[in-house]
Amino acid sequence: MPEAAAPTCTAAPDAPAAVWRVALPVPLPQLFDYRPPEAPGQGDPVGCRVRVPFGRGGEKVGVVVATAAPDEASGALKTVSDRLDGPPLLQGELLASLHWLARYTHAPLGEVLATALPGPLRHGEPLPDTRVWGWQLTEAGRTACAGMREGRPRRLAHHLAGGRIDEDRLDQTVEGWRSAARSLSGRGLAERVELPPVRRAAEPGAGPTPNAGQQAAIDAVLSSHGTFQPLLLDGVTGSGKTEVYLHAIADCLARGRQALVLVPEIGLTPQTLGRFRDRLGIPVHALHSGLPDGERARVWAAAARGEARVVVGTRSAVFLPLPEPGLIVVDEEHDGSFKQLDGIRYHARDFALVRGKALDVPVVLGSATPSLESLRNARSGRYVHLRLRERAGAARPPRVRVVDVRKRPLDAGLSPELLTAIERALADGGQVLVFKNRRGYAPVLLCHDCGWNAQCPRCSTALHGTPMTVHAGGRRLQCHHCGHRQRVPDACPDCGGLGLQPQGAGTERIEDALRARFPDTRIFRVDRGSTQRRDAMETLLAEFGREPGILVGTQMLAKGHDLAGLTLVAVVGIDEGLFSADFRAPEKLAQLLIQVAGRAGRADRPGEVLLQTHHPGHPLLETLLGGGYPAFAEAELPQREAAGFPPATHMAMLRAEAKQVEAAESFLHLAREALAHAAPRAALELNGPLPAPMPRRAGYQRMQLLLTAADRRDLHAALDAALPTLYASPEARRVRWSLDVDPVDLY
DNA sequence: AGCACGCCGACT
DNA sequence: GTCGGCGTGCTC
Repeated sequence: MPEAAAPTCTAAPDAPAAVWRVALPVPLPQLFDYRPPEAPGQGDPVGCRVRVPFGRGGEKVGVVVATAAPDEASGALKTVSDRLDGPPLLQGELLASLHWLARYTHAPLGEVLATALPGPLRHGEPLPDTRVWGWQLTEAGRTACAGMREGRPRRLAHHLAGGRIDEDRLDQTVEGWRSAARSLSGRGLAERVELPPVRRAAEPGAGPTPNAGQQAAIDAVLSSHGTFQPLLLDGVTGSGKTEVYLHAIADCLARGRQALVLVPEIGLTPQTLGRFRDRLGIPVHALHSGLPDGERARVWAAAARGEARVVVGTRSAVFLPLPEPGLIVVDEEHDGSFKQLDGIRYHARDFALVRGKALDVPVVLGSATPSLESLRNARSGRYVHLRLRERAGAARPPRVRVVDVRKRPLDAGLSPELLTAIERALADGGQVLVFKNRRGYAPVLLCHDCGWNAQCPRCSTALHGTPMTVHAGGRRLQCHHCGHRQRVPDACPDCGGLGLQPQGAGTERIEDALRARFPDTRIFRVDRGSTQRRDAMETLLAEFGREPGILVGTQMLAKGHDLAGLTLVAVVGIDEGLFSADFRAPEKLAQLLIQVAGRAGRADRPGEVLLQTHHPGHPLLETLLGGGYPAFAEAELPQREAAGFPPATHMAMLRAEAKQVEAAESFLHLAREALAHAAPRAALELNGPLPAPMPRRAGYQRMQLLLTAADRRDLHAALDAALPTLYASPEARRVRWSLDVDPVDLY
């Protein structure tokens, strides 16, 4: 990974600079020069947000990234309307790392900076107040406490009887406390008080004693404090990686430093946060996409002020300022949700490493199924490779069995053997997870008379179809790509026949079949359709509890969440993944299978995993079953190298879409020319322009050009040289285009 | 990306 | 006679 370099700053030390160079959130590869405002404010403006006139009558908020002498500026300059920050909002390491990110993604700096800031700050609002408030009983409240009427105010009063409690804590412990507090304070029984920020643990909770492997890992992390050191914590499910994080974070706190923990999108559950809070004995700030804008800005400000000592957050938390950095953890580092798929296409794990390097702190990458990228770095010695081989506590690994379903009768894709196993598990008082990575009722609607199948009118062309998925128990068709919905026709639109049949099975259809087969069993379905609401998943899993029952779900269930009652995990429909065109498909499938299998079993009895497949002899399955994920990785890495795929090579994807294919195509042709011209002979392989895997989507024609280079520097040099041509070209105006460095999805 | 200017169709 | 289609040009 290239070095993070300091931003270019040409400020004259004495004379106030005549020009401020501003990065604005516009898709243009340049800075904009302005004259300083009437009131230029105190100190260097670099890193401060400014409000500037832009275009005709418009205003924008940008960030000053350099100052310059007037002769370096171009044309007549407008004047900054307002300086919005006294001390710079972005500075030091964070600003320098964001400069690096702009160069690495070849994105305009202004857009990168805008992506790094929470909405309110991006739009120019002041850094919010981060004072911590709590509630305490008044003298009168303490006296009245005992004799209060039953109800919420009384419950709150009793909580507060032990001393004042911060609002964050009340959110977690006392339901409806806000109205209760209003009621109490109205009667003069309780009052709101400001609390001093907590920098050190009051009373850290005790955890289990680390086993030998965990202790070795903890020691390795602790001994790298104060230096940049990536550590790959490679530990099987249940081996207690979180314990290692907790010890490392506790040590980091004890040294008076901040810790940042990145988790996948679905990994930030209340249980996870609760565990961190209980064990660390200090407020833990959470940052995720579900948080209101104001709250995200508050967490950002708390981190910037050094008040937030531990932050657990998803992808965008990698942009938090860390004035007193001590440790960065990336949990489930292989998870796809660390990569942003639109706008600035950054990878939070990779950027965390860049920041760790610039901050001189260790970066712990944890996973039971590490990405091949990270494994390769561990092998080459760039990362310290820490292995946790044993399951912590008494937990035992699950038994895995492959069920060959060739020529077996299937009911909604479920074989008799599988149904029998489910029946047995339920009879034993166990819980069952049926995993199918496809939501909806059925993936395809087929006419048995003429072969017609339902395709999306907005995404399909004559040459390339996109099947519509059958939903709502077989009554509705839906396109998973553009969201288009329509009713299932009564008769085939082509032949008029009545032979329309749903083909294949999604979670909905499996649920129906299981209900018919096990009418007296509780059956819950968990997928994006059934858990749209924010905490629907929590509620549903809480209701599932520990009683016998069946969960039917997609990969949302592969990790996170407490499912300790599962005794049987049945995996159906993995065969598509065995033969995908995507070079990453085997890795994703292996990770998914290991993660799902890891859900089975609990301390008192080992779980069972059934893999139902038409290809019991497939090398991926045999390797995985024989030697687990390490064996898979061992076999897969050389294949990637031989085929010239990442991590052995480096890729970038240039995508373009337009109403007319020709526009997208001619833009990418131009790009190909420019790139070929810029790169040394044979240093860059160009594939395309080719139709995108989903060539028509929501009325747009999509094309792509894939760039592959053995040496990352060649890739970047070619892009640096070619992009100005692209920005300046009239072709670019006629398409929507984007560049994705290190793309995850090629197909 | 926004936003304006600028020339050609179906509406009061 | 106008409202409005999106082509193209610019943003310090």
